[in-house]
Amino acid sequence: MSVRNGLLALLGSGGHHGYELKKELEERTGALWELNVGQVYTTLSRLERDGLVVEAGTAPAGHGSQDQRLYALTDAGRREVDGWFARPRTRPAPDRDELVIKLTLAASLDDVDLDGVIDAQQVATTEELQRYTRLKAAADPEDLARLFALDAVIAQIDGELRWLEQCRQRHDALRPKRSRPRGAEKLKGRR
Amino acid sequence: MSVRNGLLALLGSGGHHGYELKKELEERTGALWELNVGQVYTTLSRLERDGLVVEAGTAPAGHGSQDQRLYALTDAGRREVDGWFARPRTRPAPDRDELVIKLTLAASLDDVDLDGVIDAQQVATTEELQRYTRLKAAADPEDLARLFALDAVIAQIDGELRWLEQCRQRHDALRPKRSRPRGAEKLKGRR
DNA sequence: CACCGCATGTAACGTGTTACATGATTCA
DNA sequence: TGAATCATGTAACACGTTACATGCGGTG
Repeated sequence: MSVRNGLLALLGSGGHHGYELKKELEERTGALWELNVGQVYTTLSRLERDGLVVEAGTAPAGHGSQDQRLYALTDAGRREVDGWFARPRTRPAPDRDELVIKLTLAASLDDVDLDGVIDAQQVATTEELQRYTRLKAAADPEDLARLFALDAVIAQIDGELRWLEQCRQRHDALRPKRSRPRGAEKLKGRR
Repeated sequence: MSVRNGLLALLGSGGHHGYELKKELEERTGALWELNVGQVYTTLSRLERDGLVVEAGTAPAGHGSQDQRLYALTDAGRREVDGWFARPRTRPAPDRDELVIKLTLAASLDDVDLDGVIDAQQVATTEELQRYTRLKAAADPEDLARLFALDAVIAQIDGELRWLEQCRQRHDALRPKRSRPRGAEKLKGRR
């Protein structure tokens, strides 16, 4: 839904063509991910099919190749965009988050080493945090979109780390006392 | 990928049939979402097609209806499960998060009221936080899966709230000074 | 000449999701 | 009798994603 809504929102401000939409969407959302151009065209045709968008003439390409095919919002499309911005995003169902599924299953299956899974994930997540923190430090302080996006990723990662720690503690707390390894760090780290 | 991997993980511990897998997956991941049974069967057939799972006989149904069709992991399936638990979940590409896209676009489009969007989202997100906090308070303290899952949702929501606040502040900071409403609190809080 | 950027699109496939159809048993 | 539970499955579609094909014009 995200790409779809993003394109609709961009089309809200004047005529655009596919190739441009790709660039705009990437830049205006912080340039953290690359959008496959093909998807723009597929999505545009789906939007057209659904009556949210119409072709509104063509324009000669600036310096090369084919004419640009311009698209514009229909009334229904305009309503859709307005609604999207007006309505808050409600967590549809507590996300079928892959990590949550993985950890909860690891906790409930006998033959899976929950501590190992948590360890591995903490290492990986910590690395990600560092990566994005560096990106944020290097970001143009005027580029609001990029800062928003990086803040979001960092907040998510941060939450993930706190959650992982919480899981470890809950798990420790429920572990039968006789096998609680107090200071037995030597046993950890295999997998 | 989540349902697929979840089913594989469950199949790692002995024979199961479709209907049971649905129940197990829901319960063992905290029962926060409901899985459409149909999806279990579709996914199972896809897993079979991919050689990760085979049918391993049938069993008479406990008290009703058709025989249960039991499924088991193949060697390849076993490898897949092990790999899934061993490999940390790497953030594929900084999520095409709908909310991030919405806010960054709202920030870059002239005819969208960024403050309004943030306001609305903060209200909605705060309500969600309360909802899940209540659920957590009511949860069985023995039900590790449910606690894990609820902690995760709450951590995500928490991060979202902090992020929203950050966005508001960044936006305020960049707003041209003449229109910065200083102490004009009376204007806030509507909607 | 080869490559890159601009520009359009199609084909094919993946997972997720809903709606629907079927049928037997148990229980109120 | 009717409803709920157990049990299996199909059809159809949504969106996202990649890989591929095509073609022009400018640059090194």
